[in-house]
Amino acid sequence: MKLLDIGEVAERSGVAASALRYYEEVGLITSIGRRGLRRQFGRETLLQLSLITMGKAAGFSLQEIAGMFGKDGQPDLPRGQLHARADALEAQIRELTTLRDALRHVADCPAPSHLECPKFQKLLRAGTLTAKV
Amino acid sequence: MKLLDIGEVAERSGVAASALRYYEEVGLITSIGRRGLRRQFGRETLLQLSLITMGKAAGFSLQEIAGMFGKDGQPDLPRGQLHARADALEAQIRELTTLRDALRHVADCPAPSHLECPKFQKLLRAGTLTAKV
DNA sequence: CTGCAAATTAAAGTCGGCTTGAGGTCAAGG
DNA sequence: CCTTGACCTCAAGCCGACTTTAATTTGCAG
Repeated sequence: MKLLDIGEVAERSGVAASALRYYEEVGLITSIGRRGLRRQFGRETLLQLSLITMGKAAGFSLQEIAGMFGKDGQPDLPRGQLHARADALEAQIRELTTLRDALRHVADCPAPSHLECPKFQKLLRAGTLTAKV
Repeated sequence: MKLLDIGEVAERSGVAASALRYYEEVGLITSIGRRGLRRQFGRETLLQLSLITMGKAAGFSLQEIAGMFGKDGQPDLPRGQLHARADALEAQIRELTTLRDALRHVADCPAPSHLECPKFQKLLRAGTLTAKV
């Protein structure tokens, strides 16, 4: 298996080298060895980084991500919790969908204040509205 | 229109009073007046807060959110940019969907390392994979 | 009128997640 | 052999988004 050094990982993953060192420090990824001083990573690291990047985008902390996918690809969490997270994610996806529609609405609707536009309100109510409005 | 004071807004929106003051400070929301010292908010603030909360969940900064919905419900951004954001959001929704499926996979698949499981890899590739793996 | 809960301010503190800087080390090409 | 550029470490710094603290001020119930 060909090893990659940090610069290559950085370039291919889009994650800064300093961030990669930080991830290793906090136990999110592992380097396989060194060539001189230089860290060497396996290709699976790229896959892990995709997961990490997505996890971050979903608002999970690095710790939470570590729990979900472990540094070797094994979750540290029980099934139930993982499913719970997946469900939470699904709820969030619905919210983002609402937000996307809201955004399209404000882009297109010529009404002066969207907050008063019935269509807009209906849209928001259709999503999982966070507050008791 | 009945006004709400900050405690009520906090309770109904789930946003801490200190955060509400902060939002006002950075121009994300506006209080309509004061009763003595106390800020009074209109009901539309609750709607705005839903939007803000969703925006945050989507990973937008407060500044970006301000640009998308303005404090009075008018966007500060041109249509094009709003649509661009909506599209970005859609891409993100797809990523989160992938993540959700990945999470369900690790919860259920008994394989020792998911990173090597073909199903898992296929899953990741199906989503908009961030890195060139 | 009194007392108290709920609000106010400004300034400082916190936390996660990096980034930056200074000073050092190495391996490969010329 | 020497240089160069990519990496190294450790410590400190930074940013966004709040929270906390401390010292007031106020509205309202009794």
